[in-house]
Amino acid sequence: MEKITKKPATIEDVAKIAGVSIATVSRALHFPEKVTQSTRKKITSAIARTGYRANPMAQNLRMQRSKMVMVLTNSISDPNFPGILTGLEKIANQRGYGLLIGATEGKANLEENYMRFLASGMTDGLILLTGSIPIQDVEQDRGNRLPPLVSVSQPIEHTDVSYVGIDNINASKLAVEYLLSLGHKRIVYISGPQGDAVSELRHQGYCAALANSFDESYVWKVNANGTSEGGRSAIEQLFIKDKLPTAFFCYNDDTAIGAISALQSRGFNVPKDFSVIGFDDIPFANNVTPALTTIRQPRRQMGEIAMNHLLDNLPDRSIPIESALLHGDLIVRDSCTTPDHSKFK
Amino acid sequence: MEKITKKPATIEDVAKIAGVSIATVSRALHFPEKVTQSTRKKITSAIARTGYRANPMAQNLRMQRSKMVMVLTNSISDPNFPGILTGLEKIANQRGYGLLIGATEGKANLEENYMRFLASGMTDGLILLTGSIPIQDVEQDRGNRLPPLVSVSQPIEHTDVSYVGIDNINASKLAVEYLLSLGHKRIVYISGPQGDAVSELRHQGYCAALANSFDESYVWKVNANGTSEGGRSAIEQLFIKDKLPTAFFCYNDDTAIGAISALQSRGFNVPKDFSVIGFDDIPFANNVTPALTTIRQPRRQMGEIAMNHLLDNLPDRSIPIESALLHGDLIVRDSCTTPDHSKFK
DNA sequence: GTAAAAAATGTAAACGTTTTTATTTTCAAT
DNA sequence: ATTGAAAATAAAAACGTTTACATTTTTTAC
Repeated sequence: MEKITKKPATIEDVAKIAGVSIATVSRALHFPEKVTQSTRKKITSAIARTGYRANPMAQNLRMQRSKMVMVLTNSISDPNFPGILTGLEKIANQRGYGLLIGATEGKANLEENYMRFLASGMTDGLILLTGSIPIQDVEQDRGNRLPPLVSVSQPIEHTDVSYVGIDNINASKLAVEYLLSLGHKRIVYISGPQGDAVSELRHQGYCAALANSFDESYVWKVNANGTSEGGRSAIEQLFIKDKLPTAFFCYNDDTAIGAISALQSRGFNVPKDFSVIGFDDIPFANNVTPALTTIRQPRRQMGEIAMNHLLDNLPDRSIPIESALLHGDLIVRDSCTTPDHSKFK
Repeated sequence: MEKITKKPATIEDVAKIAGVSIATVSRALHFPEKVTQSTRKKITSAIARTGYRANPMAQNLRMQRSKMVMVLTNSISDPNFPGILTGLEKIANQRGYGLLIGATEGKANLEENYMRFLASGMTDGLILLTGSIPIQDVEQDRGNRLPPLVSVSQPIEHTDVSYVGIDNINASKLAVEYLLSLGHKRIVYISGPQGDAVSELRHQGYCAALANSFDESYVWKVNANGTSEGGRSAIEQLFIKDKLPTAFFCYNDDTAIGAISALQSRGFNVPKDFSVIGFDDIPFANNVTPALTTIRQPRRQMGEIAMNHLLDNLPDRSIPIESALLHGDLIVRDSCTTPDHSKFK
């Protein structure tokens, strides 16, 4: 009631009320042990009286940092994004950092826009979900470079950057071995987009699992693009062939769901007629009919590890290259079962 | 190659090279017309030579702003969140603002954490997706209040805040009228969480549509909680009754998908035996079997409108109260059809 | 009680801008 | 040429901190 729309109190106001210098106030805040108990008391009460809060912009300018981390993704709507972001956010918040999110949508002009942000020192660090380092503006090379960064989920070409993700090869092997253990021999891999590094790894895992199997002749990859539509049309392509598989290992859950939908509209039953296994364990995998058997990515955990790694090393402004390869768990639901060999010979 | 890890150039470096004062450099940048062509040329070339970028922290301190907007949500994993965030992000980026995201997870301590951020002036504005204004720290009331804010998606109790969302009543009416037009008479509303304002509005729309209908005796609401699990158990509750409905209008798509799943596991066919309509048109609605008929929320657009409204009015530090009620479109897919009156009498 | 050492506090310089105010330059009109 | 106004530039203050350095106060040891 006293004064309306009073300006926020500054450290100087506090100092004046407490009868000390601003340096002492600052010290009392940052190194309480360096200040006499009695003055400390005066200061805390002055702070309480004024409702003082340090102005972060002034702190940032003085300390040459921003307490801000940028998270760059291709698309906010990627089904894996919310989970990872949740983990990132939790740690950042805990440690007093803000999260600046950016979506490139694969567009170069947007990417460049974010580059400007980054180069301008508006962010202390960078979490990359795009799988590639943003274009380095050529005439920018003088001095202001990218902040320390950690890549998550999407492995990155550059070898000199820390990476947190899942062990795609072994996780895929796990999936395919599960199908083999159910008795499947003819297993098709429905891929992700051409050239996608993750899809390539998952294909490697698929091949590795099959290499241990009896008959190699059924290693068979059909190309899709990582969407449910892609999964659907992959099935259509396949049904031109005469010798059908009994199971499908899909690049991701979206693809798997599309594949299941296509099989169903052809009158087949999943898993009775065909087994389908996905990858990711997106939130909807459990709500689809049949509930999707898949490999779970620990998205939250990935986010947490990545953010901790980044923040741990921010003070040095250089991230020790250190990759965390988490393992994916097989989540058994209802979309896979033993093949019915009698049906298709 | 000249100097390794040179410090970023400051405005002073530029001024020195151009042979002018820093004030002139600043002016050349912000009001080019106030500066002679010849000096302007010297300055631009000096900027090019040094690779100068204005230091945003210094600007922020001087201009008493942060160019940062906080987005507060209950959960990042809410299926509506990514769409809205995409719209928010697009506009913010266009207009040179950063997005600071925060998730309260309904926890008071987290909320308070974000409050500190907000009160400290670290953000110029606030986008609220939580449906309630964060707790006002009592002893904080002196001066540093919440920044200008706009509420999105979740209507807010306080009447004095701008709101951008869908017209839930009319959109629900649209959904129920569609069911009526197919010939359904017995339509159940499966609600969201108790006390949820949006669920209440959707219920009102449901009642309004039915009020125009012949027979009011079938207005029937069964409580759930907005999750697919809730939808499932709502169906279980219902089947205790003897007089079954022919159609379900669900609080949201999650609920609808749960309901469909429960009906299917009881051996029923959707839509042959029961029609189910959802709300939201979440990304998965189209990938479910049967593809879900639902009401589409223009999430992206909501985000864009909200952010534009906020940013338009940031300079004045006060948002004119102005609500945008968008309308939801009926998306007809495969989960509704004419009722088979012969089956259940 | 005093000198030296240690602890506590104060002073002032940065951090990199924008902007108000003061000064210089330009230019038209006499 | 000289004046006065207008235009362009410069000087300096301010934004709110942290921290190196200088100073004062307290403590310790004799």
